[in-house]
Amino acid sequence: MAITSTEEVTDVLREHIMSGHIRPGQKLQQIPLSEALGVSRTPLRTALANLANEGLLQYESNRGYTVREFSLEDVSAAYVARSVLEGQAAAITARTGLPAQRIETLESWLETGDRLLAKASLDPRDIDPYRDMNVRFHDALLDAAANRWISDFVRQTQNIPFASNRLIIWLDHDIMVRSHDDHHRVLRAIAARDATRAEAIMREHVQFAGEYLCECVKRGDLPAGIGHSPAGSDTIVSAGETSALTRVRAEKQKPREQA
Amino acid sequence: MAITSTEEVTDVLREHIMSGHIRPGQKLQQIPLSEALGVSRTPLRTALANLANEGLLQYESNRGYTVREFSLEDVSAAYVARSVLEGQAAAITARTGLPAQRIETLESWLETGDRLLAKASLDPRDIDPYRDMNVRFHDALLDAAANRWISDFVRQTQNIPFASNRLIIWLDHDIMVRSHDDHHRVLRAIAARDATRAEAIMREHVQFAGEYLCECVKRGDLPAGIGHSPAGSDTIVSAGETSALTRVRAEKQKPREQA
DNA sequence: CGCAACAAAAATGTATCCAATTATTGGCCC
DNA sequence: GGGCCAATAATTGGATACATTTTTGTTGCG
Repeated sequence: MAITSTEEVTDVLREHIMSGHIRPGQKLQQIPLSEALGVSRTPLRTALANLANEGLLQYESNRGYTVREFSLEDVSAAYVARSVLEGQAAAITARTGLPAQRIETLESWLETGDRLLAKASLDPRDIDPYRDMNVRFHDALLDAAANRWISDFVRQTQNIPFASNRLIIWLDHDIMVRSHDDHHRVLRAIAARDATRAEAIMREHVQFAGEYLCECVKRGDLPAGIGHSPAGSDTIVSAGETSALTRVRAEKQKPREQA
Repeated sequence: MAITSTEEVTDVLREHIMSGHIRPGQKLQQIPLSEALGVSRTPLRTALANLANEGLLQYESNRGYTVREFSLEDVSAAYVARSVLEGQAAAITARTGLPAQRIETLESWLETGDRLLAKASLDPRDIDPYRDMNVRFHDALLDAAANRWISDFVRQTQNIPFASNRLIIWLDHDIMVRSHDDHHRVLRAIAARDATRAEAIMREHVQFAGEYLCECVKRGDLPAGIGHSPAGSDTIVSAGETSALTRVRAEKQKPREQA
């Protein structure tokens, strides 16, 4: 319960930006925003500075903060960077080796994915469990590499509205099956201590995901496009739930009389 | 002249941390610091938040900011991450291709390095020019790759006191010559549009630099060690000049009566 | 003599107020 | 009629005052 207002505001705003509730290019004015959130300008300003440092907002001296706009090239470039980073993480993990027990756990996660994809076509209800499995798997490999920089950088590449690791394009069954097969192969390469192979597969896995995403956006196959999507269309893409712009601090509850 | 106090304070503090004037592990108390810098706590807090996001400071709720301590493993891990990133940048540049004129410019920079290393032994006075050349060369390749994420991440790996791109270990002549030869080979590979080779050389170039740095620190060959070095010992390592903890805003000059 | 609890002091977090910079609008001149 | 300059309004940045939390030191009791 030792959460500060600043952190709360930061998280809430990040959610709103990532979910597309607050649109790219939009100017964030301090007074209206602080009133809408129910906090003073001080924690809000700190939160805005934090988000600007995270790359979600753009800041200009004396001109305030605007929600950053990401071009398709930006998204593509993010996946390129992420592919080499996750590739290196896989290579490190393969070289270091993973305890047999840990490999079994990861395999069991992948088997969850196998079951979700075993059907002849894609069931929209399966997208959330699959996404969770995907996030867990990728995060586990990053953790295993034990390189704080790589983990941080990968997280930063996911600070793009509608291009995070929580995004699954649940359109083409064959592509999903192939992508999931990559997971199996990476894990097998790691188990075999084959760093070169693990790196190559992981690189291709991530880079293809990026190219596929950009292609889908270009073709208009995604319901609303990157960063412009209102919430609620998660039958094809899923990026988690969204919430209204609610007050962070409802009231000054309990003035706390100590005994 | 439209610089804000926040930016000024941020830059000043970053310099002090990077130069080792403010030591790793040290607690940064807001009131004393703001008084020492001659500003109020508001811009200082923003600056501290910025530096924490950059990774130079560590923040804990209600417990303030401390200068982050980097272990040798952290430094090593940073170089590993940086090696794949710069490797990928070199590969992209090689694939994209570089105008002949640009290649000539880069070559002329490298020739500057050639001349500095042509002597039989290392002259301490040559370290600064060489460092500048090195920074320019690496930055140019990053720019050429035109991937904002990669550039940003590389810059972040250099946010480590005494492990930035401005650090040159001016100890062993043979190692310097070999390292500089890597530069030539990378550029040649890029000119030949050989992405695989450019990537491999650049990776090795950066990774070795990291390993060499860590070895030197372990062996105690560096005058003061990572992050513990007081300023002034730049005969062997050079990280730029340092300055005293001076007031950012000397006084409230000219109350400015407008006509 | 040691541990625990309470109190005091200091530091962080928040809010409000003031100053400085920027953008917008209206008027004036070309 | 259009463009430029000036003035005003709005927004951001900085300072100070206040409340809350944490930490440390001291005292009392076991």
